[in-house]
Amino acid sequence: MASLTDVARHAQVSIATVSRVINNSDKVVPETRDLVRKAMAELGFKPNRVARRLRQKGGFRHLLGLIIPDIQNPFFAEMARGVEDVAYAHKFAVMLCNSDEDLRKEEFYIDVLQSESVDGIILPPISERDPVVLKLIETGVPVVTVDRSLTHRAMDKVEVDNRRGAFEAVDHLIKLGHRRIGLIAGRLNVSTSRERRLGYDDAMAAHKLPVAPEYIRGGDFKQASGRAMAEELLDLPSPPTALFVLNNLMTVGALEAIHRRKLRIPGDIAVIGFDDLPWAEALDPPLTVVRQPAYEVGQAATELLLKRLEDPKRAETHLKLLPKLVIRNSC
Amino acid sequence: MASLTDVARHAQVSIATVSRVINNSDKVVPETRDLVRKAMAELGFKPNRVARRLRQKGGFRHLLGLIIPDIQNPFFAEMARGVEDVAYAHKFAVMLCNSDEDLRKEEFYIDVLQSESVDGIILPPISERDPVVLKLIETGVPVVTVDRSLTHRAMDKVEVDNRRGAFEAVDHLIKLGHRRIGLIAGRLNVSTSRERRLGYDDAMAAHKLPVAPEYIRGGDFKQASGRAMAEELLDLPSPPTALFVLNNLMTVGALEAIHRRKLRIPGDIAVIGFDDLPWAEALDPPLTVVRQPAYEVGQAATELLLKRLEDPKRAETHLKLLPKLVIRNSC
DNA sequence: AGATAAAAGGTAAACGTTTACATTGATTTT
DNA sequence: AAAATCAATGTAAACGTTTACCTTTTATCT
Repeated sequence: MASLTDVARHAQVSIATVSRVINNSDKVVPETRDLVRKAMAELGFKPNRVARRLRQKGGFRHLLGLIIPDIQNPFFAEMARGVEDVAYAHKFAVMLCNSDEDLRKEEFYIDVLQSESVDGIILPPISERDPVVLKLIETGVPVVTVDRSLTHRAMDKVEVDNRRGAFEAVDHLIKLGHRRIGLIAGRLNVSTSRERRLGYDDAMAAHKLPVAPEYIRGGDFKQASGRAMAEELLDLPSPPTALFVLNNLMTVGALEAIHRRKLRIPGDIAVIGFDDLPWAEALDPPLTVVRQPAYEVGQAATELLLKRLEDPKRAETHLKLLPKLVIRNSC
Repeated sequence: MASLTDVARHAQVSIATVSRVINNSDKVVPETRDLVRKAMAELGFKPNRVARRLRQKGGFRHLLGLIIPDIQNPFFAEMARGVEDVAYAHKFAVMLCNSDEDLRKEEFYIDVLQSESVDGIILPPISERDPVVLKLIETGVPVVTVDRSLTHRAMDKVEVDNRRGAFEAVDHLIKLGHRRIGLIAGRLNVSTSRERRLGYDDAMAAHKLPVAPEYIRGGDFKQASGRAMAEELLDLPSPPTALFVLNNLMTVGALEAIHRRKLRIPGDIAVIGFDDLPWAEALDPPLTVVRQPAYEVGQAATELLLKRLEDPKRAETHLKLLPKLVIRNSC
C-alpha cells in the first residue's frame, strides 16, 4: 500500500502538502493540488485510517460503535440498518457487536471500541442501571442509548413510546370484547418491558378492568420463553382469550405453542405482538402488531451522535418516537 | 486514557518492559511483571488497538472484516453470528458492512477495511466475477468467500452444496406427485442461484420430466420479486401445483401472493423454500425448507481465515457443507 | 579468577498520519 | 526602496505501540 510519503516523493512535494490535499483543507494552489491528485491516482493511494485515527485528537475519526443484544433479532437488525445507512452517508464506518445481553461481552466490546478510538457509541443498555454503560459514560465518550434507556440520566437518547404502544394494543383488544388478556413480558429490569407493562395496566384501568396477576408472565425476550409462557397461560383453568406478547421473538414462540394445540387465531385466541416482523403479512392469519419505527430509531440515534460530535456542548436531546398499531387479522 | 508511557512511569520501568508484559512474551521476571500488572490495574490501562495495529506488521491485528448483502436477511444474520462467535472466542473484533449487492458500496467498504488494516475479509461476492473482489484478492489481503463463490479461483471458500439441496427438494416434490413445479430463482450471475437451478434440472431429468421454461422465473432475491414472480406463475393458464423458491426473502413474498389469493397450502399449492427461517415453524402450515447451515458456514469461514493468518502458505481449502431438507407441512 | 554466555531490561526507531511552527518568495504598504 | 504582510509550502514532533539492538547484571565454565 502506497503511503503519504510515497505520494509526496512521487509528486515532489512534502508530506504536509499531500496531507492538506487529502483533507482538502487550507490553501494549496490548484496547480500543486492537481499534481498531488495525479500522484495519488497513479499510486492508488488510500489514506490509512489507522494512522489517521491515532494522530487525530479533535475532529472526526469516522468510526462509530454499535452494540446490540443480537443481530438475529429483526428489530435490532432493522435498527442497525438505520444506523449504518446514516453512517455511510457521512462516510463513517460502523463497528457492530452482539452482546447477547451478557454484561461480560458488553464490557469486552466496549473496551474494544474505546481502544479503537471510536467517535461514539450507540447501544441499548442491558438493564436500566447497566454498570458497564454507566462506567463508559463517565469516561466521556459520547454515548447515545436507543430503544432502552438508563434511569435518571440526562443524555442523548432515542426511545419509542412503549407505554402508549402497549396501551393502544390492549385498548384495542378490550374494545373487541376481550376481558381475559394474557401478557407475556420480558425482563423487568429493562425500561421497555416496564413501560409496556404500564401501558397494559393503563388500558385495563381505563376500562375499569382488574389486572389478574395469573395472566401476567415474565419471560426473557427469547423465543423459547415466549413459547413456554404461552403454554402456561393456555393451561390455565380459565385461559385468556387474547395474548399480548411484548417482543417479536417471544411472539414467534407463542405462535408455535398455539399451532401445536391446533388453536385457531383469532377464533380461539387473539394475538397481538410488540414489534413488527418482516413476515407478519405472510403469516396465516397476518399478525396484528405494535410496529416500532426501528429503522428511524437507528437513524435518529446516529444523527444525534453526529450532532454531538460537532458540538460537544449542545444540550442533551431526548427523542421519543411513536409506535403504531398495525391491525391485521390475528385479533 | 492511560497509555503505555504512563504505566511505565508509574511502575518505574521502561515502555519496552510494559509492552512485553502486555504481550506476555519474552522474558520478564515475575517480580517486574507483577509490578507492571499492578500499575496497569491502578491506572485502568487498556492497550490502544489503533496504535498497535499501526505498528504491528506481522502478527495479528485482531480485526476481521465481514461484508454481506444485508444483515436483515436472516440467512446472513445467522452467518454473521457464526463469524462473530468464532472471532470473539479468539479475541478478534469484526467490522460488519452491508453492501446491498451494490458494487459501489462494496468497494467503499473494502477500501475502509483495507485502510483499517484488517487481518482478513470474509464475504459473499456480488457476482461470480465480482471485479471489486477480484481486485481485492490481487492486493494479497486474505479473503475467504462464503456462500457464493468466484469462478475458477483457488482460494479459501466455504460453500453449501446448493445443487444437491435443490435436487432433494425437487425430487421430494416429484415423488409427492407434482409435475408442474414452478421455480423462482435469483440473479443468475451468482453461483448459488445457478447451482440451485442445476439441481432443479437434475431432479427433473432423473425422473425423465421435461423442464418447461414458463415455469421458471428469475427474481433478484428480494421479497417483492418473490411476490411478483409468484403472481406471474399463479396467473398461468395451467399454473404450477408446487413452488420452489430459491431464497428466504422471496419465499416470504411468494407466501404473501398465495395468501392474497386465499389459496391453501399444500392443498392448492405446495411450497418449498430455500433457506430455513427462524419462524418457519410458526407459519401455518409450518414451511418445508432446504435448510442451509448458515451459522456453520460463518464459523468455518472464520476458522479458515484464522488458519490462513497463522500460515499464509497453507494450501487453499474448499469447504462444501451439506444442506438438509426439513420436511414440515407445506408440501 | 577471568572469560564467556545468558537473562533482564533499556533505548530509540518505526508505523502513517496531522499539525504547530518555520521558511520562502511574492505582493503590498509606506 | 525598504519594511511589512501574506500565501504557499516545508520541517519536525507527536499519537501509542512494537521491536531490533544495545547495556547491564548475574550465572556458568574452564
